[in-house]
Amino acid sequence: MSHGPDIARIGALIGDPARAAMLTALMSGKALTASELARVAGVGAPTVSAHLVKLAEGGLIAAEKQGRHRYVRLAGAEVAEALEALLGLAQSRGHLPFRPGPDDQAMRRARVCYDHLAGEMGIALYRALHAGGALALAPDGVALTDRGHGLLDGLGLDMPALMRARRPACRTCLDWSERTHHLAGGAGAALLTRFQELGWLRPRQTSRALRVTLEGERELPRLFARLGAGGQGSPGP
Amino acid sequence: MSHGPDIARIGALIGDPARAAMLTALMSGKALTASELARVAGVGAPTVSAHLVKLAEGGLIAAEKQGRHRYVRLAGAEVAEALEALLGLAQSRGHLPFRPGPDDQAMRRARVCYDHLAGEMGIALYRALHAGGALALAPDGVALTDRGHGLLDGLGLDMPALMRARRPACRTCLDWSERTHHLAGGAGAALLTRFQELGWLRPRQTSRALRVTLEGERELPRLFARLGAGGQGSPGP
DNA sequence: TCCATACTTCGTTCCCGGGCGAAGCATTGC
DNA sequence: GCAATGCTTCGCCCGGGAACGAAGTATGGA
Repeated sequence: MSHGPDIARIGALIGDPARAAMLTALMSGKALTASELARVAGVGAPTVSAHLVKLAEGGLIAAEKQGRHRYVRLAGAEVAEALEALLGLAQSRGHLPFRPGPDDQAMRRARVCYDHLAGEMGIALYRALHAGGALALAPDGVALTDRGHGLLDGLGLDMPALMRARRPACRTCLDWSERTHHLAGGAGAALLTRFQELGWLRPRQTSRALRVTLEGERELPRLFARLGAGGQGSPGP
Repeated sequence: MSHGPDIARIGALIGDPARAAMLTALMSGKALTASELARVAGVGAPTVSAHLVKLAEGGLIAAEKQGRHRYVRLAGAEVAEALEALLGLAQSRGHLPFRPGPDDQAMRRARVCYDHLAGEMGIALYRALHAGGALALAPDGVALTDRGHGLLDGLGLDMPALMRARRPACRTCLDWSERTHHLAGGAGAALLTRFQELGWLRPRQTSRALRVTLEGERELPRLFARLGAGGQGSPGP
Protein backbone atom coordinates (compact mmCIF):
# COMPACT_ATOMS: atom_id res chain seq x y z
CA MET A 1 0.00 0.00 0.00
CA SER A 2 1.12 3.51 -0.72
CA HIS A 3 1.55 6.23 1.81
CA GLY A 4 2.34 9.87 1.90
CA PRO A 5 0.31 13.01 1.37
CA ASP A 6 -2.78 12.81 -0.77
CA ILE A 7 -1.59 14.04 -4.10
CA ALA A 8 -4.86 13.23 -5.83
CA ARG A 9 -6.85 16.03 -4.25
CA ILE A 10 -4.48 18.68 -5.49
CA GLY A 11 -4.16 16.99 -8.83
CA ALA A 12 -7.91 17.01 -9.25
CA LEU A 13 -8.05 20.70 -8.38
CA ILE A 14 -5.46 21.49 -11.01
CA GLY A 15 -6.85 18.97 -13.45
CA ASP A 16 -9.90 20.93 -14.48
CA PRO A 17 -9.23 23.17 -17.50
CA ALA A 18 -11.10 26.15 -16.08
CA ARG A 19 -9.33 25.94 -12.72
CA ALA A 20 -5.98 25.41 -14.41
CA ALA A 21 -6.51 28.55 -16.48
CA MET A 22 -7.41 30.46 -13.36
CA LEU A 23 -4.34 29.27 -11.48
CA THR A 24 -2.09 30.01 -14.41
CA ALA A 25 -3.48 33.52 -14.57
CA LEU A 26 -2.85 33.96 -10.85
CA MET A 27 0.80 33.10 -11.43
CA SER A 28 1.08 36.71 -12.51
CA GLY A 29 1.07 37.45 -8.80
CA LYS A 30 -1.74 39.91 -9.22
CA ALA A 31 -4.93 39.59 -7.22
CA LEU A 32 -7.74 39.11 -9.71
CA THR A 33 -11.46 39.47 -9.19
CA ALA A 34 -13.88 36.64 -9.71
CA SER A 35 -15.18 38.16 -12.93
CA GLU A 36 -11.70 38.58 -14.34
CA LEU A 37 -11.08 34.93 -13.60
CA ALA A 38 -14.34 34.03 -15.28
CA ARG A 39 -13.10 35.76 -18.38
CA VAL A 40 -9.71 34.04 -18.48
CA ALA A 41 -11.29 30.68 -17.79
CA GLY A 42 -14.03 31.16 -20.32
CA VAL A 43 -16.87 30.23 -17.97
CA GLY A 44 -19.75 31.99 -16.32
CA ALA A 45 -19.97 33.63 -12.92
CA PRO A 46 -21.73 30.80 -11.08
CA THR A 47 -19.17 28.33 -12.31
CA VAL A 48 -16.21 30.41 -11.24
CA SER A 49 -17.77 30.90 -7.85
CA ALA A 50 -17.99 27.16 -7.31
CA HIS A 51 -14.40 26.73 -8.47
CA LEU A 52 -13.19 29.37 -6.04
CA VAL A 53 -14.80 27.56 -3.15
CA LYS A 54 -13.01 24.35 -4.07
CA LEU A 55 -9.66 26.00 -4.63
CA ALA A 56 -9.92 27.78 -1.30
CA GLU A 57 -10.91 24.59 0.52
CA GLY A 58 -7.91 22.92 -1.07
CA GLY A 59 -5.65 25.66 0.23
CA LEU A 60 -4.45 26.82 -3.17
CA ILE A 61 -5.90 30.32 -3.15
CA ALA A 62 -6.71 33.03 -0.65
CA ALA A 63 -9.65 35.32 -1.22
CA GLU A 64 -10.33 38.70 0.27
CA LYS A 65 -13.53 40.61 0.02
CA GLN A 66 -13.15 44.27 -0.77
CA GLY A 67 -16.28 46.22 -1.36
CA ARG A 68 -18.33 44.32 -3.83
CA HIS A 69 -15.31 42.73 -5.40
CA ARG A 70 -13.66 39.54 -4.35
CA TYR A 71 -9.95 39.60 -4.86
CA VAL A 72 -8.28 36.25 -5.29
CA ARG A 73 -4.60 35.41 -5.12
CA LEU A 74 -2.48 32.31 -4.80
CA ALA A 75 -2.24 31.14 -1.21
CA GLY A 76 1.50 31.66 -1.08
CA ALA A 77 4.91 31.19 -2.61
CA GLU A 78 4.75 27.48 -1.92
CA VAL A 79 1.77 27.10 -4.18
CA ALA A 80 3.40 29.15 -6.89
CA GLU A 81 6.56 27.07 -6.70
CA ALA A 82 4.69 23.82 -7.08
CA LEU A 83 2.68 25.19 -9.98
CA GLU A 84 5.85 26.31 -11.69
CA ALA A 85 7.23 22.80 -11.24
CA LEU A 86 4.12 21.39 -12.84
CA LEU A 87 4.37 23.87 -15.69
CA GLY A 88 7.91 22.60 -16.23
CA LEU A 89 6.78 19.02 -16.32
CA ALA A 90 3.97 19.82 -18.72
CA GLN A 91 6.41 21.70 -20.94
CA SER A 92 8.90 18.84 -20.98
CA ARG A 93 6.14 16.35 -21.72
CA GLY A 94 5.06 18.27 -24.77
CA HIS A 95 1.80 19.50 -23.35
CA LEU A 96 1.97 22.68 -25.28
CA PRO A 97 0.38 26.05 -24.69
CA PHE A 98 -3.36 25.87 -25.15
CA ARG A 99 -3.11 28.97 -27.26
CA PRO A 100 0.32 29.31 -28.84
CA GLY A 101 0.60 32.94 -29.80
CA PRO A 102 2.91 35.81 -30.54
CA ASP A 103 3.57 36.64 -26.91
CA ASP A 104 4.87 33.16 -26.21
CA GLN A 105 8.16 34.68 -27.15
CA ALA A 106 7.60 37.53 -24.72
CA MET A 107 6.86 34.98 -22.00
CA ARG A 108 10.15 33.25 -22.60
CA ARG A 109 11.97 36.55 -22.56
CA ALA A 110 10.71 37.88 -19.25
CA ARG A 111 7.70 37.12 -17.13
CA VAL A 112 6.44 37.25 -13.59
CA CYS A 113 6.64 34.03 -11.63
CA TYR A 114 4.25 34.86 -8.78
CA ASP A 115 6.33 37.75 -7.43
CA HIS A 116 9.77 37.43 -8.97
CA LEU A 117 11.42 37.51 -12.37
CA ALA A 118 11.49 34.46 -14.66
CA GLY A 119 12.42 33.62 -18.23
CA GLU A 120 15.66 34.54 -19.96
CA MET A 121 15.96 37.70 -17.91
CA GLY A 122 15.39 35.82 -14.67
CA ILE A 123 18.07 33.31 -15.56
CA ALA A 124 20.48 36.07 -16.55
CA LEU A 125 19.90 37.76 -13.22
CA TYR A 126 20.53 34.55 -11.31
CA ARG A 127 23.67 33.78 -13.29
CA ALA A 128 25.00 37.30 -12.77
CA LEU A 129 24.41 37.11 -9.03
CA HIS A 130 26.09 33.74 -8.90
CA ALA A 131 29.04 34.82 -11.00
CA GLY A 132 29.41 37.88 -8.82
CA GLY A 133 29.68 35.75 -5.71
CA ALA A 134 26.45 37.08 -4.29
CA LEU A 135 24.98 33.67 -3.62
CA ALA A 136 26.22 30.71 -1.65
CA LEU A 137 24.90 27.31 -0.78
CA ALA A 138 23.25 27.13 2.62
CA PRO A 139 22.19 24.00 4.50
CA ASP A 140 18.60 24.74 3.59
CA GLY A 141 19.01 26.13 0.11
CA VAL A 142 20.62 29.28 -1.19
CA ALA A 143 21.66 32.29 0.86
CA LEU A 144 23.02 35.76 0.27
CA THR A 145 26.71 36.27 0.92
CA ASP A 146 28.02 39.44 2.54
CA ARG A 147 29.03 40.50 -0.90
CA GLY A 148 25.55 39.83 -2.22
CA HIS A 149 24.11 41.82 0.63
CA GLY A 150 26.25 44.77 -0.39
CA LEU A 151 25.38 44.45 -4.06
CA LEU A 152 21.65 44.45 -3.44
CA ASP A 153 21.99 47.33 -1.02
CA GLY A 154 23.77 49.25 -3.74
CA LEU A 155 20.82 48.62 -6.01
CA GLY A 156 18.59 50.44 -3.59
CA LEU A 157 16.82 47.49 -2.01
CA ASP A 158 15.58 47.89 1.53
CA MET A 159 17.91 45.32 3.06
CA PRO A 160 16.84 45.78 6.69
CA ALA A 161 13.25 45.02 5.73
CA LEU A 162 14.40 42.03 3.74
CA MET A 163 16.33 40.61 6.69
CA ARG A 164 13.54 41.38 9.12
CA ALA A 165 10.93 39.52 7.10
CA ARG A 166 9.81 36.08 8.15
CA ARG A 167 10.17 34.97 4.58
CA PRO A 168 13.52 33.55 3.44
CA ALA A 169 15.46 36.05 1.36
CA CYS A 170 16.57 33.50 -1.19
CA ARG A 171 14.83 30.56 -2.73
CA THR A 172 15.30 28.94 -6.08
CA CYS A 173 12.52 28.13 -8.45
CA LEU A 174 12.67 25.88 -11.50
CA ASP A 175 12.08 28.01 -14.59
CA TRP A 176 9.80 26.10 -16.94
CA SER A 177 10.89 27.79 -20.15
CA GLU A 178 14.63 27.74 -19.46
CA ARG A 179 14.74 24.46 -17.55
CA THR A 180 17.09 25.81 -14.93
CA HIS A 181 16.84 27.78 -11.70
CA HIS A 182 16.06 31.39 -11.10
CA LEU A 183 15.95 33.44 -7.92
CA ALA A 184 12.80 33.50 -5.82
CA GLY A 185 12.21 34.45 -2.19
CA GLY A 186 12.19 37.89 -0.68
CA ALA A 187 15.23 39.09 -2.59
CA GLY A 188 13.81 37.88 -5.88
CA ALA A 189 10.57 39.70 -5.20
CA ALA A 190 12.34 42.88 -4.13
CA LEU A 191 14.51 42.85 -7.25
CA LEU A 192 11.52 42.57 -9.55
CA THR A 193 9.80 45.42 -7.74
CA ARG A 194 12.93 47.52 -8.03
CA PHE A 195 13.28 46.88 -11.76
CA GLN A 196 9.71 48.01 -12.20
CA GLU A 197 10.29 51.11 -10.10
CA LEU A 198 13.28 51.92 -12.27
CA GLY A 199 11.07 51.64 -15.33
CA TRP A 200 13.08 48.81 -16.83
CA LEU A 201 10.24 46.30 -16.81
CA ARG A 202 6.56 47.00 -17.19
CA PRO A 203 3.71 44.59 -16.45
CA ARG A 204 1.10 43.87 -19.09
CA GLN A 205 -2.61 43.80 -18.67
CA THR A 206 -3.25 40.51 -20.31
CA SER A 207 -0.49 38.13 -19.38
CA ARG A 208 2.37 37.27 -17.08
CA ALA A 209 4.83 38.42 -19.72
CA LEU A 210 6.76 41.57 -18.89
CA ARG A 211 7.54 44.30 -21.35
CA VAL A 212 11.23 45.20 -21.37
CA THR A 213 11.36 48.96 -21.90
CA LEU A 214 13.97 50.63 -24.04
CA GLU A 215 15.70 51.72 -20.87
CA GLY A 216 15.58 48.20 -19.51
CA GLU A 217 16.95 46.87 -22.76
CA ARG A 218 19.96 49.09 -22.21
CA GLU A 219 20.37 48.97 -18.44
CA LEU A 220 19.61 45.37 -17.50
CA PRO A 221 22.45 43.77 -19.48
CA ARG A 222 24.74 46.46 -18.17
CA LEU A 223 23.70 45.67 -14.62
CA PHE A 224 24.14 41.94 -15.14
CA ALA A 225 27.63 42.49 -16.50
CA ARG A 226 28.50 44.70 -13.57
CA LEU A 227 27.18 42.21 -11.03
CA GLY A 228 28.98 39.30 -12.63
CA ALA A 229 32.27 41.13 -13.07
CA GLY A 230 33.05 41.57 -9.38
CA GLY A 231 32.95 37.88 -8.62
CA GLN A 232 35.82 35.58 -7.86
CA GLY A 233 34.44 33.15 -10.41
CA SER A 234 32.66 29.92 -9.67
CA PRO A 235 34.49 27.12 -7.93
CA GLY A 236 35.48 24.35 -10.30
CA PRO A 237 33.51 21.11 -10.39
CA MET B 1 -6.00 34.93 -21.76
CA SER B 2 -3.51 32.71 -20.08
CA HIS B 3 -0.58 31.10 -21.72
CA GLY B 4 2.04 28.56 -20.92
CA PRO B 5 2.10 24.78 -20.91
CA ASP B 6 -1.13 22.92 -20.36
CA ILE B 7 -1.04 22.11 -16.69
CA ALA B 8 -4.56 20.72 -16.68
CA ARG B 9 -3.73 17.54 -18.56
CA ILE B 10 -1.10 16.52 -16.05
CA GLY B 11 -3.25 17.61 -13.18
CA ALA B 12 -6.09 15.47 -14.42
CA LEU B 13 -3.76 12.49 -14.73
CA ILE B 14 -2.61 12.90 -11.15
CA GLY B 15 -6.06 13.84 -9.94
CA ASP B 16 -7.57 10.40 -10.06
CA PRO B 17 -7.15 8.51 -6.76
CA ALA B 18 -6.21 5.24 -8.42
CA ARG B 19 -3.63 6.86 -10.66
CA ALA B 20 -2.28 8.91 -7.79
CA ALA B 21 -1.79 5.76 -5.76
CA MET B 22 -0.01 4.12 -8.67
CA LEU B 23 2.30 7.08 -9.17
CA THR B 24 3.05 7.30 -5.48
CA ALA B 25 3.94 3.62 -5.46
CA LEU B 26 6.24 4.15 -8.44
CA MET B 27 8.11 6.81 -6.47
CA SER B 28 9.87 3.85 -4.88
CA GLY B 29 11.85 3.76 -8.10
CA LYS B 30 11.04 0.12 -8.60
CA ALA B 31 9.45 -1.10 -11.80
CA LEU B 32 6.12 -2.62 -10.89
CA THR B 33 3.89 -4.91 -12.91
CA ALA B 34 0.37 -4.00 -13.89
CA SER B 35 -1.09 -6.43 -11.37
CA GLU B 36 1.00 -5.05 -8.54
CA LEU B 37 -0.25 -1.60 -9.43
CA ALA B 38 -3.81 -2.90 -9.46
CA ARG B 39 -3.29 -4.09 -5.92
CA VAL B 40 -1.87 -0.80 -4.60
CA ALA B 41 -4.57 1.18 -6.36
CA GLY B 42 -7.34 -1.11 -5.22
CA VAL B 43 -8.86 -1.57 -8.66
CA GLY B 44 -9.25 -4.39 -11.14
CA ALA B 45 -7.03 -5.36 -14.03
CA PRO B 46 -9.08 -3.74 -16.81
CA THR B 47 -9.14 -0.47 -14.94
CA VAL B 48 -5.42 -0.40 -14.35
CA SER B 49 -4.81 -1.18 -17.99
CA ALA B 50 -6.81 1.85 -19.04
CA HIS B 51 -4.97 4.02 -16.54
CA LEU B 52 -1.61 2.86 -17.83
CA VAL B 53 -2.53 3.87 -21.35
CA LYS B 54 -3.42 7.36 -20.19
CA LEU B 55 -0.35 7.79 -18.03
CA ALA B 56 1.88 6.64 -20.86
CA GLU B 57 0.20 8.98 -23.35
CA GLY B 58 0.73 11.79 -20.86
CA GLY B 59 4.42 10.96 -20.67
CA LEU B 60 4.44 10.20 -16.97
CA ILE B 61 5.36 6.54 -17.12
CA ALA B 62 7.36 4.22 -19.33
CA ALA B 63 6.27 0.64 -19.78
CA GLU B 64 8.29 -2.29 -20.95
CA LYS B 65 6.94 -5.67 -21.87
CA GLN B 66 8.88 -8.59 -20.52
CA GLY B 67 7.42 -11.99 -21.09
CA ARG B 68 3.86 -11.91 -20.01
CA HIS B 69 4.52 -9.17 -17.48
CA ARG B 70 4.39 -5.49 -18.13
CA TYR B 71 6.87 -3.56 -16.09
CA VAL B 72 6.04 0.05 -15.44
CA ARG B 73 8.28 2.81 -14.12
CA LEU B 74 8.19 6.56 -13.90
CA ALA B 75 9.25 8.18 -17.14
CA GLY B 76 12.26 9.84 -15.56
CA ALA B 77 13.76 11.89 -12.80
CA GLU B 78 11.88 14.96 -14.01
CA VAL B 79 8.58 13.29 -13.33
CA ALA B 80 9.72 12.13 -9.92
CA GLU B 81 10.87 15.63 -9.02
CA ALA B 82 7.57 17.20 -9.96
CA LEU B 83 5.66 14.54 -8.04
CA GLU B 84 7.80 15.16 -4.99
CA ALA B 85 7.03 18.86 -5.30
CA LEU B 86 3.33 18.06 -5.41
CA LEU B 87 3.67 15.76 -2.40
CA GLY B 88 5.23 18.69 -0.59
CA LEU B 89 2.39 20.98 -1.50
CA ALA B 90 -0.19 18.42 -0.45
CA GLN B 91 1.63 17.94 2.84
CA SER B 92 1.79 21.66 3.54
CA ARG B 93 -1.88 22.05 2.66
CA GLY B 94 -2.88 19.45 5.18
CA HIS B 95 -3.90 16.83 2.66
CA LEU B 96 -2.86 14.03 4.89
CA PRO B 97 -1.87 10.46 4.16
CA PHE B 98 -4.83 8.48 2.92
CA ARG B 99 -3.82 5.77 5.35
CA PRO B 100 -1.88 7.20 8.26
CA GLY B 101 -0.09 4.26 9.76
CA PRO B 102 2.81 3.05 11.82
CA ASP B 103 5.34 3.27 9.05
CA ASP B 104 4.62 6.94 8.47
CA GLN B 105 7.39 7.41 10.95
CA ALA B 106 9.64 5.13 8.96
CA MET B 107 8.88 7.18 5.84
CA ARG B 108 9.96 10.35 7.56
CA ARG B 109 13.11 8.68 8.79
CA ALA B 110 14.41 7.35 5.48
CA ARG B 111 12.77 6.59 2.18
CA VAL B 112 13.48 6.27 -1.50
CA CYS B 113 12.66 9.29 -3.62
CA TYR B 114 12.68 7.69 -7.08
CA ASP B 115 16.34 6.69 -6.95
CA HIS B 116 17.92 8.64 -4.13
CA LEU B 117 17.66 9.03 -0.39
CA ALA B 118 15.03 11.23 1.25
CA GLY B 119 13.68 11.92 4.71
CA GLU B 120 15.73 12.75 7.78
CA MET B 121 18.59 10.62 6.53
CA GLY B 122 18.55 12.30 3.15
CA ILE B 123 18.65 15.73 4.75
CA ALA B 124 21.46 14.68 7.08
CA LEU B 125 23.44 13.45 4.08
CA TYR B 126 22.92 16.69 2.22
CA ARG B 127 23.84 18.79 5.23
CA ALA B 128 26.97 16.75 5.85
CA LEU B 129 28.08 17.09 2.24
CA HIS B 130 27.43 20.81 2.38
CA ALA B 131 29.22 21.28 5.69
CA GLY B 132 32.14 19.30 4.34
CA GLY B 133 32.49 21.64 1.40
CA ALA B 134 31.55 18.94 -1.08
CA LEU B 135 28.91 21.01 -2.81
CA ALA B 136 28.98 24.40 -4.44
CA LEU B 137 26.52 26.56 -6.26
CA ALA B 138 26.74 26.28 -10.03
CA PRO B 139 25.07 28.50 -12.62
CA ASP B 140 22.54 25.76 -13.27
CA GLY B 141 22.10 24.38 -9.79
CA VAL B 142 24.42 22.50 -7.50
CA ALA B 143 27.74 20.92 -8.43
CA LEU B 144 30.38 18.74 -6.83
CA THR B 145 33.54 20.49 -5.74
CA ASP B 146 36.95 18.86 -6.15
CA ARG B 147 36.76 18.07 -2.49
CA GLY B 148 33.35 16.49 -2.92
CA HIS B 149 34.69 14.46 -5.81
CA GLY B 150 37.41 13.10 -3.54
CA LEU B 151 35.01 12.36 -0.71
CA LEU B 152 32.65 10.36 -2.89
CA ASP B 153 35.55 8.56 -4.48
CA GLY B 154 36.68 7.60 -1.02
CA LEU B 155 33.27 6.12 -0.37
CA GLY B 156 33.77 3.75 -3.24
CA LEU B 157 31.55 5.39 -5.83
CA ASP B 158 32.44 4.88 -9.48
CA MET B 159 33.32 8.49 -10.17
CA PRO B 160 34.40 8.05 -13.81
CA ALA B 161 31.02 6.52 -14.61
CA LEU B 162 29.29 9.33 -12.77
CA MET B 163 31.13 11.99 -14.76
CA ARG B 164 30.68 10.14 -18.02
CA ALA B 165 26.92 9.92 -17.62
CA ARG B 166 24.65 12.24 -19.54
CA ARG B 167 22.74 12.84 -16.36
CA PRO B 168 23.81 15.71 -14.08
CA ALA B 169 25.69 14.45 -11.04
CA CYS B 170 23.93 16.78 -8.65
CA ARG B 171 20.38 17.97 -8.45
CA THR B 172 18.36 19.09 -5.51
CA CYS B 173 14.91 17.86 -4.71
CA LEU B 174 12.43 19.35 -2.27
CA ASP B 175 11.88 16.84 0.53
CA TRP B 176 8.19 16.79 1.37
CA SER B 177 8.53 15.57 4.93
CA GLU B 178 11.43 17.81 5.93
CA ARG B 179 10.50 20.82 3.80
CA THR B 180 14.07 21.39 2.70
CA HIS B 181 16.36 20.10 0.00
CA HIS B 182 18.09 16.80 -0.38
CA LEU B 183 20.54 15.52 -2.95
CA ALA B 184 19.25 14.01 -6.17
CA GLY B 185 20.93 13.43 -9.53
CA GLY B 186 23.51 10.82 -10.40
CA ALA B 187 25.49 11.25 -7.21
CA GLY B 188 22.38 10.99 -5.07
CA ALA B 189 21.41 7.78 -6.82
CA ALA B 190 24.90 6.32 -6.56
CA LEU B 191 25.07 7.10 -2.85
CA LEU B 192 21.78 5.34 -2.13
CA THR B 193 22.96 2.32 -4.09
CA ARG B 194 26.22 2.32 -2.17
CA PHE B 195 24.48 2.50 1.19
CA GLN B 196 22.40 -0.49 0.22
CA GLU B 197 25.46 -2.39 -0.96
CA LEU B 198 27.08 -1.70 2.38
CA GLY B 199 24.03 -3.14 4.11
CA TRP B 200 23.21 0.11 5.90
CA LEU B 201 19.82 0.55 4.30
CA ARG B 202 17.45 -2.12 3.12
CA PRO B 203 14.41 -1.64 0.88
CA ARG B 204 11.01 -2.90 2.00
CA GLN B 205 8.54 -4.86 0.01
CA THR B 206 5.54 -2.76 0.72
CA SER B 207 6.56 0.86 0.77
CA ARG B 208 9.10 3.48 -0.15
CA ALA B 209 10.33 3.54 3.42
CA LEU B 210 13.82 2.17 3.96
CA ARG B 211 14.83 0.03 6.87
CA VAL B 212 17.93 1.35 8.62
CA THR B 213 19.88 -1.72 9.69
CA LEU B 214 21.75 -1.93 12.96
CA GLU B 215 24.95 -1.40 11.05
CA GLY B 216 23.47 1.60 9.28
CA GLU B 217 22.30 2.99 12.58
CA ARG B 218 25.90 2.94 13.71
CA GLU B 219 27.76 3.80 10.52
CA LEU B 220 25.63 6.47 8.86
CA PRO B 221 25.88 9.08 11.63
CA ARG B 222 29.57 8.33 11.84
CA LEU B 223 29.93 8.90 8.12
CA PHE B 224 27.94 12.14 8.22
CA ALA B 225 30.11 13.43 11.06
CA ARG B 226 33.23 12.51 9.13
CA LEU B 227 32.01 14.20 5.94
CA GLY B 228 30.97 17.35 7.75
CA ALA B 229 34.11 17.62 9.82
CA GLY B 230 36.50 18.27 6.96
CA GLY B 231 34.70 21.35 5.73
CA GLN B 232 35.76 24.94 5.97
CA GLY B 233 32.34 25.81 7.34
CA SER B 234 29.58 27.53 5.47
CA PRO B 235 30.06 31.10 4.30
CA GLY B 236 28.18 33.61 6.42
CA PRO B 237 24.87 35.12 5.30
C1' DT C 1 -34.82 55.57 -3.22
C1' DC C 2 -33.80 52.85 -6.99
C1' DC C 3 -31.05 50.72 -10.16
C1' DA C 4 -26.65 48.61 -11.56
C1' DT C 5 -22.86 45.73 -10.47
C1' DA C 6 -20.53 41.80 -8.36
C1' DC C 7 -20.95 37.66 -6.52
C1' DT C 8 -23.41 33.51 -4.39
C1' DT C 9 -26.91 29.89 -3.94
C1' DC C 10 -30.13 26.73 -5.83
C1' DG C 11 -31.81 23.62 -9.03
C1' DT C 12 -31.27 21.34 -13.25
C1' DT C 13 -29.09 19.24 -17.10
C1' DC C 14 -25.75 16.70 -19.13
C1' DC C 15 -21.61 14.45 -20.24
C1' DC C 16 -17.22 12.69 -19.20
C1' DG C 17 -14.76 9.15 -17.26
C1' DG C 18 -13.90 5.46 -13.77
C1' DG C 19 -15.20 0.90 -12.77
C1' DC C 20 -16.22 -3.97 -13.73
C1' DG C 21 -17.66 -8.46 -16.15
C1' DA C 22 -16.95 -11.10 -20.08
C1' DA C 23 -14.44 -12.25 -23.79
C1' DG C 24 -10.09 -12.00 -26.47
C1' DC C 25 -4.91 -12.41 -26.99
C1' DA C 26 -0.47 -13.39 -25.85
C1' DT C 27 3.06 -16.02 -23.00
C1' DT C 28 4.54 -19.63 -19.98
C1' DG C 29 4.56 -24.18 -18.03
C1' DC C 30 2.99 -28.98 -17.61
C1' DG D 1 -1.59 -29.48 -27.02
C1' DC D 2 -4.05 -27.68 -23.03
C1' DA D 3 -4.58 -25.20 -19.04
C1' DA D 4 -3.05 -21.28 -16.27
C1' DT D 5 -1.45 -16.63 -15.90
C1' DG D 6 -1.09 -11.69 -17.16
C1' DC D 7 -2.82 -8.23 -19.62
C1' DT D 8 -5.97 -5.88 -23.10
C1' DT D 9 -10.31 -4.79 -25.49
C1' DC D 10 -15.21 -4.26 -25.55
C1' DG D 11 -19.52 -3.00 -23.77
C1' DC D 12 -22.19 -1.41 -20.26
C1' DC D 13 -23.43 0.96 -16.06
C1' DC D 14 -23.25 4.56 -12.99
C1' DG D 15 -21.81 8.56 -10.29
C1' DG D 16 -19.62 12.86 -9.84
C1' DG D 17 -19.00 17.11 -11.18
C1' DA D 18 -18.89 21.01 -14.53
C1' DA D 19 -21.83 24.20 -16.56
C1' DC D 20 -25.67 27.42 -16.89
C1' DG D 21 -30.25 30.01 -15.90
C1' DA D 22 -32.81 32.05 -12.52
C1' DA D 23 -33.29 33.91 -8.27
C1' DG D 24 -31.20 35.80 -4.04
C1' DT D 25 -27.89 38.82 -1.39
C1' DA D 26 -24.53 42.48 -0.69
C1' DT D 27 -22.34 46.89 -2.16
C1' DG D 28 -21.93 51.24 -4.63
C1' DG D 29 -23.48 55.06 -7.18
C1' DA D 30 -27.04 58.23 -9.27
